[in-house]
Amino acid sequence: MTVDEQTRTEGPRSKRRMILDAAIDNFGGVGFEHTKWATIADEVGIGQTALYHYFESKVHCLLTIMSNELERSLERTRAVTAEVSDPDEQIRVAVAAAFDVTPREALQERILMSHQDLLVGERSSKREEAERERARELVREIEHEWAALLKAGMDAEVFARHDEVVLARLMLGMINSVWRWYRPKGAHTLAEISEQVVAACVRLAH
Amino acid sequence: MTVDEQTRTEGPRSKRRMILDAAIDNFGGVGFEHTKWATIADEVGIGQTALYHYFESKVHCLLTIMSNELERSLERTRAVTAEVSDPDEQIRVAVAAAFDVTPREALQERILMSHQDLLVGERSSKREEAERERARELVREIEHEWAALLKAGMDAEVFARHDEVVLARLMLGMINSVWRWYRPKGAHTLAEISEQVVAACVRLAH
DNA sequence: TCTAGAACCGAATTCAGATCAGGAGCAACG
DNA sequence: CGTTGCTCCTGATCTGAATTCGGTTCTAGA
Repeated sequence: MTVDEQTRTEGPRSKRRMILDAAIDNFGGVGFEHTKWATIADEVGIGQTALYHYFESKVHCLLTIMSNELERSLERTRAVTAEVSDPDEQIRVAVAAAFDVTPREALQERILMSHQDLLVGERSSKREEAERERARELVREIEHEWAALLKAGMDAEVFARHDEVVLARLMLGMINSVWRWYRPKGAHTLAEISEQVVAACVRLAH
Repeated sequence: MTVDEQTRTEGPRSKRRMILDAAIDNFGGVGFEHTKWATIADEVGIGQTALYHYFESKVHCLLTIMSNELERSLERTRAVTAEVSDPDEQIRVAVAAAFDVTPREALQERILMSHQDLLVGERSSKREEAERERARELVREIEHEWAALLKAGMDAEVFARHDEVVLARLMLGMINSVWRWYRPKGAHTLAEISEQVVAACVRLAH
């Protein structure tokens, strides 16, 4: 659906993808407010005004990056959990998948983490608001997906009884909090972190 | 030290506290970028320029709110954990204390959550940078405090062996993630949430 | 070839945050 | 008492980055 939509709305000369990539690198690297919109234009090799052909505003671009990543992450979770049926194993593969990302996807996760507050308040412009609602809906679906995994495990009496909605949020909160401090050059590799978070989530579920 | 410093540097006519309170309500309510610096001035009843007598910039005010809350939170954690010695009980009271906050402190926690990315990059101006470093140092101390609690529990063979530093971060990530979705009028009260997070943290430690 | 729409641009505008150049009130001190 | 030195405050002005305006160029398809 997404690929179709992108292919459909993007002409062959489109620099949309280049803009998004440059924006991800900049927003994720030096931060959103610290990134000048003009810099993105320079990096892509177009005038600043041309950016408005693709995005309604700097924030609209950010929201697009965020909902794209949410969508990717949701799809991936669904894909890997569908492959296994044991509740414990489902949690394991879901968490592992959350950390099995490219460097750029890691940046997108960090951006997502740093700007979730944007998803709270209404946006005045049409396209921004549409993108915001898409993102919110995806967040809801992700929470629902995880809650369902937990619920299934509880019903199968593999997991202990808990409020699955709150537990899902806590688990996701823990998983995502990693993007706040993880750095590619840091003391811990993603693989190491992943392993520990997988174990932690399994403990949480029981 | 802080109280002394504030009392020392604040004259009787000072509107510093009023500004901070107005800023917390606005930043926490409608968001930092959505809040006009001029609005704060209006609410306090002074001209926009007068704000610069107290804070070097809007961001400096935000950083001050953040490090204030970090400091309060750290002190509180230290105070309540010092009262008990059983590792399980220490985790329990520490988590409970994290959710035992006034409505305004809850807003400060939300602000803290939404702008931790500010603590990453260097700030150009002196006072901003000083405040940023104070905040970073407090974050480090908080992580260290929790890691120490976990380590003590592991050494006492109450908790299972894990990397206490990573586990502390994950636990704090989970606890703090609540401020992202908790709302006073929401489906869950803070007391209910607290109870569930306490239980979750105990499970994590074992 | 003609044309709709995608892609683009330089100049001008906007607006919130920040600066400038002071002024008023108050306490302390000689 | 006057003056010195703070804290606290202000109106006018500036700045810089996002955005708008009013177009032009390019290209796929009829």
